[in-house]
Amino acid sequence: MRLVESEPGQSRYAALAAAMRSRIVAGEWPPGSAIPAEQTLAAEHGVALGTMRRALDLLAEQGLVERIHGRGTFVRQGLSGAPMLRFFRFGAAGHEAPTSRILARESLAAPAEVARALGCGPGEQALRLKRLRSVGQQPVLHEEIWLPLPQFAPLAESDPAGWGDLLYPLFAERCAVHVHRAVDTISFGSLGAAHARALRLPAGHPCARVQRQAFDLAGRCIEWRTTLGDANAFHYTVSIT
Amino acid sequence: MRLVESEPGQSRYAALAAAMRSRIVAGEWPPGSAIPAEQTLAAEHGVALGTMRRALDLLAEQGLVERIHGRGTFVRQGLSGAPMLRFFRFGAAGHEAPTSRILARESLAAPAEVARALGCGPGEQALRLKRLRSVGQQPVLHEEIWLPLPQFAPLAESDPAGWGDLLYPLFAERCAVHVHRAVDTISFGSLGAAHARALRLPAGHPCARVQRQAFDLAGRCIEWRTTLGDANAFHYTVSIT
DNA sequence: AAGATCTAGTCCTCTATAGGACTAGATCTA
DNA sequence: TAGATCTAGTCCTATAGAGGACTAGATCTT
Repeated sequence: MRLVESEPGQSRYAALAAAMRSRIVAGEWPPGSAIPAEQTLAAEHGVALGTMRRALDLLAEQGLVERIHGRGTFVRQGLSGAPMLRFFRFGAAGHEAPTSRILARESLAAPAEVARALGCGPGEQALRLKRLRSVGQQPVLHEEIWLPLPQFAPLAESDPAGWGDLLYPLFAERCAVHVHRAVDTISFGSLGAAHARALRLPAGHPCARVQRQAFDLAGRCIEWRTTLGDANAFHYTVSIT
Repeated sequence: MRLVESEPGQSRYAALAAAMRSRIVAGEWPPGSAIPAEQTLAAEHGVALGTMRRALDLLAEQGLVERIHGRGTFVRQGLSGAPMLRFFRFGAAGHEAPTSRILARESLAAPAEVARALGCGPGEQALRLKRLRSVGQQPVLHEEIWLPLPQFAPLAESDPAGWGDLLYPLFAERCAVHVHRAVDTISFGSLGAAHARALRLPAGHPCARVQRQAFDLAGRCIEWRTTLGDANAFHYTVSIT
């Protein structure tokens, strides 16, 4: 029997949820796998079934687990794509899948801004990727991606030609890093000469900039990315309630 | 006793929630007022307390009601502001409250695009407002606002000087319209001569455009608004999970 | 008059139990 | 072999009841 002590003012189900969260973050059940049945967990913690269900509902609401009727409760896989293209509309090329090409890859000491975003000490080694994403033959997005290095070492060596078009599944396979949450910040500016050339637009052309921090299950920032695209193709909808 | 019949495949609490939703939308309990106690509602519908609680939880999740421990369950007031300025950052003027000035007010036949957005027949009468929002002395946002006319008639007559800086509370007071949900679509362009002059920027200056549809409790669109502001001040963060 | 205490009304937590619904795989049947 | 049926395992729905926690206002005490 595994008793949880709840802090005063905290409900039992909240304490249970916190306990389950630590076990998941600690890796007791890897992403994609099923956790034990409600009945089992309830018995294990010595609480009523309804109380354990409440705790699991809370974790599901927070996106940590996914409940499937008749099958079980599963630790959520990382985000599949968190598609950048949802911010843009490129005319005819409608819903064609974008392709990716790695332009550059280097191991560098992280500049101050990057270190701050990644939450590591300034000057620590990091991997910098430059990447061009195209729809059909047309290059549409330019990305600069920073990854903390001890963790992403496997990507510093393997051949980028074999990486495919999506990064997050690659992170999961090669580096056992699961992207669980991301925060995108949108702003506008104009293209410098180099970026303009890559995107086949005139220098100084207005551009939309999406800066992303991505986090793993434990809440550590594991990616800092800046994406640039034609401002005229930018289009995003947000709902308020 | 007020029995609900649930369609096959629908749970009882979902049917109850739907029933309560219609009663709220029909105006049985106006926004801001309390609905009867859980016990009362459960007895009235002949279900167990837990089942009624589940239904109300669902409505709370959907933002239709708000539950306050020890006080009651309340029909949600409309959105207070849905502040446009959350999309922008105007330097020094930090968190100063913006002021509003109505530049123009006319009753017109709604053009096709506006009629489509408002969900009314094309050519129906609508009220068009032009409005300038300033932070300190600096004009920062230009807005064009369309409102469907039979409903907003009170605003066609009263003196705009007495309207104050926030529209939605005004809608509630004068027209009994409660804004419950809004959808904003962001895009990017450049300023025409007139708009540039109003914002004291050079013509052709890059601008961010936020187009909003606002909806009342019943889901009817009751506002179509286009807001323009300096693209360089645009800044917005979105979280993905 | 000011403060403490009580009280009624409300939503919230937890328990215990019974049965339904869905899934996936094994087994049976034609 | 192909299809229907059974079965074990899982999450979901619904009930009934007891007590806790919070709020607001009335009452009592000093």
